[in-house]
Amino acid sequence: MTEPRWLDEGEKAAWIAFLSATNLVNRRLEQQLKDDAGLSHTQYEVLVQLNAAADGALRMTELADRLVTSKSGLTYQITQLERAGLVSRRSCPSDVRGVFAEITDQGREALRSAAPGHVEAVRQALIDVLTPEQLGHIAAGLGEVSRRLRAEPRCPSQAPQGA
Amino acid sequence: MTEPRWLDEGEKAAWIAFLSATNLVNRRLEQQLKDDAGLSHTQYEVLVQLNAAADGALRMTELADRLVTSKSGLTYQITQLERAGLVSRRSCPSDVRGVFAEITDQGREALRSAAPGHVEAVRQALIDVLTPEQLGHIAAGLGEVSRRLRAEPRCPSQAPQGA
DNA sequence: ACTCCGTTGTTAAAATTTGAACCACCGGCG
DNA sequence: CGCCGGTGGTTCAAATTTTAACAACGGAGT
Repeated sequence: MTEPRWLDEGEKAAWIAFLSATNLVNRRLEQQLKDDAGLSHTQYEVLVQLNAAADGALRMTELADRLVTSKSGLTYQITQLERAGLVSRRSCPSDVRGVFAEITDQGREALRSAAPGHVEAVRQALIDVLTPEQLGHIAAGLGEVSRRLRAEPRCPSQAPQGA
Repeated sequence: MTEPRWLDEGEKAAWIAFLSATNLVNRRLEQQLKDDAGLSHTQYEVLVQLNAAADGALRMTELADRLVTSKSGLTYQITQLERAGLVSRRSCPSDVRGVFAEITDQGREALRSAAPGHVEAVRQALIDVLTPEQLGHIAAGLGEVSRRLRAEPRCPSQAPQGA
């Protein structure tokens, strides 16, 4: 066990900025959505995904993957949204176990109504703070980060042994 | 009420990458710390902050601000850490209401023992995925985002009227 | 058709977070 | 001194997330 590779100054700065910014942005958006639309950020994202989906519906597992949330967590949130009339459950014809979450007209309406305020908040918190170049760098960098983490569920060291 | 300024393709890509990456990274680190050190990410950060502080101690409110967490949330976590013997509470001499959270020797030891695995995970999830240039761009961009959000608790539109 | 393993979604219980309500106290002012 | 608005932490209940079972099912191999 050799000495770990600690972060140098630049790396530490990036890490701290990342931690701090993500927490602050999340907190801000959560607040804005709750105050202005009565939705949690998770719930909002559910509506976004369903609204964009082909039939306004997605399988539970697929949806959970997209939202980066646990299946049980999704079950809970879908139940809440269903109770609010924004989403409904439908069983899958080809697989008895399967369940589709489907956005309702009321759900689409809620989304339409919440979207402008949300987008504005996203701009204020993140987008409009950065230059287009910075935005591009972040999209590229964090896009790569996402891609890798999605590909590799958990591996101690998958790096190909050099040479 | 004019038509909201929706996100263009590039902005949307950046936003999605941001959302996705932050969720995935957080999830990964949470898991790693829990598995390898029995700490939540929040608890780990508490130890980091206290360890770095002058006397190994910080006021509750100061700590809550640094961690971007609520005061009641911190009260809970400090209680947990205290129960585990990693932190202790000490009252403030100059202000009867005040409470210091102070890291114990055992806490420092726990941190020392958890740090290498954590740093390695941070590298795998974020740092080593990016080039030094990308890291620099992210540090600059997200640093600015943090700075602004910390400065402006909540303002509909604080932008100075042009001219 | 039957067995076995992996999947799908839900459930239950525990852990954590949130938000409001609270108490006690600080500090400035009359 | 005594009052007042604001601060620092905690407490409580409600909401949400996590984790580990669970029950039922799909699908491939035999």
